[in-house]
Amino acid sequence: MKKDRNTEQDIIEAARLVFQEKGYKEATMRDIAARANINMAMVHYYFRSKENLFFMILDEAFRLLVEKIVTVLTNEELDIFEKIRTIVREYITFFSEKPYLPQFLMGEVIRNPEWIGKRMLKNMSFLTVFRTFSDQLEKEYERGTIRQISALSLLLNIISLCVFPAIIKPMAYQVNDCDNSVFDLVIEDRKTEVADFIIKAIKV
Amino acid sequence: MKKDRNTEQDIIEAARLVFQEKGYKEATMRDIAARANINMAMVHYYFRSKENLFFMILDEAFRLLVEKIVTVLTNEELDIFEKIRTIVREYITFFSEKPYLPQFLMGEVIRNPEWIGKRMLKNMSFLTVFRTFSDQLEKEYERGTIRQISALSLLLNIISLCVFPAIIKPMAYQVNDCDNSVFDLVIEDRKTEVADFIIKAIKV
DNA sequence: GTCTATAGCGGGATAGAC
DNA sequence: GTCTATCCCGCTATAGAC
Repeated sequence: MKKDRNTEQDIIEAARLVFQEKGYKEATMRDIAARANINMAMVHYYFRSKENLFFMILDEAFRLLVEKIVTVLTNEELDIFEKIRTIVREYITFFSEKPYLPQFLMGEVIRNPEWIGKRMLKNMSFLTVFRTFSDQLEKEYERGTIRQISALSLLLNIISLCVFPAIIKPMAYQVNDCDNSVFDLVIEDRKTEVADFIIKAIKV
Repeated sequence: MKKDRNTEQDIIEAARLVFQEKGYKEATMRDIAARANINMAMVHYYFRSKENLFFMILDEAFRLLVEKIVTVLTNEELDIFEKIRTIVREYITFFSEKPYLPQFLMGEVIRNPEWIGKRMLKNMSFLTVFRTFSDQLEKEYERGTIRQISALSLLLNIISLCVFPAIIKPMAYQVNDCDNSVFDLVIEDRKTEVADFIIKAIKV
């Protein structure tokens, strides 16, 4: 019975909650310590600074998000349309299950766009993944199944349609302050509807 | 030669710059005062608190943003397709001209979604505007020109496709850290391309 | 209206006992 | 490893002279 709990893990979980809820600047070490049922000095003992702890949480969240789309985009067994359907379904489901995540990542990264370059795109080879997608799109165009569209623009469209509604969900709740179920139902439908929307837009 | 400059206006302009660049929490009254070539006490003399000054800037930005779409959506001379083209063109152009604005608004409002309800949707009658759009969509469907789609979902799509790319623009710059012109060109094309994309997706 | 000076607080970080 | 106590800084806000 040496340990019925792991302090380090407790801190990480508390930090995740606090940072995701309040963002870097609004979160405090006192707050994190309290939520881990521990004192502030311990947090500094395990992680030297607030920044260290924060980037641990941020990197984790970012990796979780990017891995999903990279896995799908590099899967050679899927054609363009299956890729679109899979990405849309998985992301919208993902954001419904982890509603804090898109707000958290966006909120932080909006004010520090350099983080994307400086910390998070290291060994992620995004350009290779993009090239694969771009080539596949080109082939599909030559086969005459889709109309011409820039790969970057299409990717922007896909991501926009999945991510943006998830980000503004808490604000949408404020508009009809009673009937949130309407918005939730729309989001549920979008898991397949958005893919149909995109595919209809790019097919010849 | 009583006054060759208006202190109050100087403060507002400085506040706009500082708040839009750093966000509420990271911005400081010292910073704002310095940028207005004035001392901190004066800022408190004209606007009682940091919060007051901030909401002046935030409300202004929000109004600027919402007025645009409301004007178009309630214009009875435009059919659905013209409305979509107009909104897309105007917003993407608008964000190109004021690149700070979408990041600023999103960044603040992500962490305080209640502001939308508590402060910014007052006397904006968003529900009426939405109803108008929804009715028009219904009529178009009955005429057989478009396929069936929820008005909320379509509006989400339009806004997502305009706003999200503008928000992530600074991050996109980080990905190819040299060649920003590629992204800018894509955005330029999107002023018409996004509307085509949407219209193709909803037409029967 | 405009300034300087400072009150008062809340934050991150650390020293040092146990 | 864990705690309490404290340092020190930067922030908002205000008091009070001019």
